[in-house]
Amino acid sequence: MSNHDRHAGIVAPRLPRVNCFRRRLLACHARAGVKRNGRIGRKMETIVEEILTRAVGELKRRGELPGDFFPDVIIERPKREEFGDYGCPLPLAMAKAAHKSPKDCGNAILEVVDAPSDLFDAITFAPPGFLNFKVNPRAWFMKLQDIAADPEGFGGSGAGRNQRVLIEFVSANPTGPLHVGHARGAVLGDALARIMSAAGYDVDTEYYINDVGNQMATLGRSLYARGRETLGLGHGDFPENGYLGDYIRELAAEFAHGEGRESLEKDYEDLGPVDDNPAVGFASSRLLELIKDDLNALGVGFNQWFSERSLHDRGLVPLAVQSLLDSGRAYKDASGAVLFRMDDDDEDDRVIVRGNGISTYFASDIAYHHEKAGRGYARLINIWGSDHHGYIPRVKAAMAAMGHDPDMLEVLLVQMVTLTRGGEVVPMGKRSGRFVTLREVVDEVGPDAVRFIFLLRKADSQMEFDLDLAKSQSMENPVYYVQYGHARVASILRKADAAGLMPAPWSKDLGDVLSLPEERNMAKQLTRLPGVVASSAIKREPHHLAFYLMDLVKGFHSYYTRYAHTDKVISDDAEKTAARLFLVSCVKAVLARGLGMLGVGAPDEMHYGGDDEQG
RNA sequence: GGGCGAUUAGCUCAGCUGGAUAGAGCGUUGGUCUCCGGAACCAAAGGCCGUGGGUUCGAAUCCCGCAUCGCCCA
Repeated sequence: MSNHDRHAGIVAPRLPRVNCFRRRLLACHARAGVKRNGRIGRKMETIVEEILTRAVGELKRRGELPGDFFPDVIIERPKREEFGDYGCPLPLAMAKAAHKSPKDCGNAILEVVDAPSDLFDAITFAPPGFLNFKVNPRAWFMKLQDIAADPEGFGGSGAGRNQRVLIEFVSANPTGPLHVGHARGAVLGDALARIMSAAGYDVDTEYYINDVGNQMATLGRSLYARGRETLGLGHGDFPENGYLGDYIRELAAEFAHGEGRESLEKDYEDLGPVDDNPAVGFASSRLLELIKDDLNALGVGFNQWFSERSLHDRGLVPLAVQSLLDSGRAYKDASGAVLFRMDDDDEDDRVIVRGNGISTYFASDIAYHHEKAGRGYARLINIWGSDHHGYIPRVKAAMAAMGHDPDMLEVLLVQMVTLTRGGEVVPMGKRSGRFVTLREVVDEVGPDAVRFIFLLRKADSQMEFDLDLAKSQSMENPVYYVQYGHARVASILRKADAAGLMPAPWSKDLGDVLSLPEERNMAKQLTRLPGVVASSAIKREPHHLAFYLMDLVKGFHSYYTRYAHTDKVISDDAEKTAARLFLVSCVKAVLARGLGMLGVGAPDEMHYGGDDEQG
């Protein structure tokens, strides 16, 4: 399976026919300068902002406000429903400048404010100093036209302005299987790629393979030693820091009974240099395959795999070192080692080439980041485990030294996952060989659940992952709640279809037919998707999307149950039935879109059963 | 010793470019099924937002100290 497939549903429709609405929307954003504030895609907010900005201008013209007063017009969604749909603490912000109480400020704005009455039902002042906007419910239904026009592309936006971005993640050394910690980074990177693609970034994903150096040598020796044990050729060859896991034994057995037999009968020293050593080559390529399989099981793919060795083969590492020496950013010390000069007093200079002439991983990283920057990306996003955070200043300094803007490199840190089983912490350690693999977790819990659990949390926060809880109480797993909503709508649509009923096409009068508060609320929620996606992309925080989906589906479940006896979607009222079928099909489309951006499946049917049916 | 991050309901976590009565899920308690899929819904209980100061009209949010935990570096 090609690694390009993953983006197929996202990248392909990246340039859909731009409809009139979107063009206006973009123009609107450009005018309001919302790119700066990260509010792209939220048209209503923009309108409110403009209305208030105009009102401030009018007050200045009348001399009620000083001309040099430029407040931040912050539009927020009030926590309490009765306050309306949008709120702004502008009166609080301008009270001082106007030498008036917030209440008088609010009233002054209300006097001059000019808002289209087809969009807003009411604008009111509320203490201590808020202006609240109540949107005409019909306006939400108007906006559902976007979903109807492009159900599979809805949620996208131009927020990313086609900026080329490279997201590099996982990049685990091919010295063993991936563990749960890698899973978190993998899920984050993959979801971020999907979300940013939808939000109008031009995204590539890349896995950097550390296939050079000491770790490779140790890996080869470990395999060699285990292989000889398998063949009864000898013991005691196992390297001091060798890889202890059972996977090495399994690989070694395979090697010993296959292509490796002859090699194992030789002395290790006769197998050749690390770069050309059959034991190293076998182990690393098999482990890389294993890693790809595991990622695949989690639904994670990359469209680029970048080998560290290829940097060396192309001579890019010595080239980078020389360039740093030439520019004076690196120097040779007495032992002949080359050190990278850190300007920061708190940071020691770092060795990039040892006295024996062998370059360090840092040298490779310098060359690698230089190479990446040279590929024309506007942003390089790296996802690292938080234990590497101390590495950030070094790499940024190296970027700057190589002539790049260090700010083009964004490092997202993923906190460690503490794995527990029945409340007990599972000890982890790669070298010790005792760790729970990514594969194990995926097999136990399922890829959708693993992904959603990770994506419900901000990446940079420590989290606990209880395996027993995740699998044995999978009924309580939030992912099923969202998926169930999708399946539920699918079921309604199936039933309707069997009865020959079709969803209504979009029309501007839907808001007149659908007047239940839950229906209006759903329509409102549905229109939020593009804004949520854009803001998740800009903040690089997919969890906002996961929370949004939980919110949306909750509204649907609530609606469904509340009216199960009185106002069902499918009823004798043909007009309402058609309109409601349209509305729930929009719910389905948005759920599918949102889940798709998280890399989580949106099934039309749920598979009942599992662990919970026993007994 | 230096640095980074964290500390919010019983548990797991949102909220943090300062704003209205601090939210969700799970768990707990009590309700709702002749239902388009009950993996659902409704309601209730549950908080000194670690702690002490500061900034101001206003602080979970910003600043400083302290405590505890995790990680990195020496």
